[in-house]
Amino acid sequence: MEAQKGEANSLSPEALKGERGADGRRTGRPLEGPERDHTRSVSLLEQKRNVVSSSIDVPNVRKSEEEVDMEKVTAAMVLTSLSSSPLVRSPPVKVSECLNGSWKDRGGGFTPSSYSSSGYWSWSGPSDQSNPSTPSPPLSADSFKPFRMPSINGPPPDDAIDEQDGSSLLFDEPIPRKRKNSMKVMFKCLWKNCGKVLSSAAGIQRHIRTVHLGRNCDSDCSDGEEDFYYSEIKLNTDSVADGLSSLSPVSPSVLHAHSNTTPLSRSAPSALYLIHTDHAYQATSPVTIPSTGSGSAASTSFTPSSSSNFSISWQSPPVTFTGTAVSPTHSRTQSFVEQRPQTIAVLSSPPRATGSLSRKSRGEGKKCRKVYGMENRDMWCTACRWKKACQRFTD
DNA sequence: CATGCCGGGAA
DNA sequence: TTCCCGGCATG
Repeated sequence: MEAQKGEANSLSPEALKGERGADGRRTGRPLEGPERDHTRSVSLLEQKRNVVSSSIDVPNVRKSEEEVDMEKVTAAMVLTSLSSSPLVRSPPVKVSECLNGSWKDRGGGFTPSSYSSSGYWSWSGPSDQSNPSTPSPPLSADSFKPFRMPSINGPPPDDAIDEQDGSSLLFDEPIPRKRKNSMKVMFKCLWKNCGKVLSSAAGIQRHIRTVHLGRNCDSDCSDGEEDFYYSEIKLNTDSVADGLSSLSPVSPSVLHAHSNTTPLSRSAPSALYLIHTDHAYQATSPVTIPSTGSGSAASTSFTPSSSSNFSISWQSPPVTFTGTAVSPTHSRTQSFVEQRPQTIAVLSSPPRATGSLSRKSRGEGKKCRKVYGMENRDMWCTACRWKKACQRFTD
């Protein structure tokens, strides 16, 4: 018995490998690498979206309602502001009024057609930021500047913002007026059975405060808690090339797009939903992301509030969100610090967009290979022998 | 480069 | 199913 094993060793693993390798078993592979991942994750995403959204309570009715709602709004926007600023956040009706915000065009530092060679986006929490309400946008201040207010001390009340969103654009606008993409931010109430969509943060906050939180006081008695109960939704009806770049208008979370963005499929008006969420109950919000697990992918479900740091994939380049969020709208939001919001990007209409799921990071422990070495390959667990996840030394 | 292992093909 | 490996991510 033992001897046998020893003998077996005489034909080295290499030899084995060589033999097998030589038979050229492999014929052309249909899909490789990122591509197959795309399709996979897309379907996954969609599945999850469906599942989650249906569990949101009043299944279909509500959902479709919202969708319709959303589409109406979008449509209105598109009509109203053919070339309006992507940052327009006032109600559709008013949109036309704020057309004169200049929007740096895709020249600004974007490479619409070549997506991110380094598509990593991240921001980090207030490490040395003294001001709690500053979202710390280290971002490409030049490439893409949604309506991130420059202010460092207390941004104006949302109402104000709402009224003068054009003003926030008067940064420094060297470029007279260019084509702006049609990006719209809406705010959706995530309260169960609600799902109200409003066009301003203030509005949605007020809504939540009064309707759901039962508070009567004015907007100034906000403690920022409402922030948790709505999601910010970005609709991009344009070619989306700029999609991700303008994350976080007035929401608790801050996102940064780093110059390059990924051109999404050109076909079909794509809608980009950007949703930031937090709080447990939001698990019901129609947002899911493929989380770390990959192989057994389907099993992974998004667990809110469990992590403040995750990465999701967007087309090929992985998009990494990290960090802490601070509420730009409220200077005092301690409650925030503890519960980090999670910002999630969900792609909806473009049929195929998203990237590979993030791969499980390599296990730390020793594995058969390390323990037994190549020479004793036959002592490996089968999984290791098959180049699967080790079953003997699991992490 | 070595390692871990996913995704998928072949038997 | 079982066995195997290309290829990629990660360290």
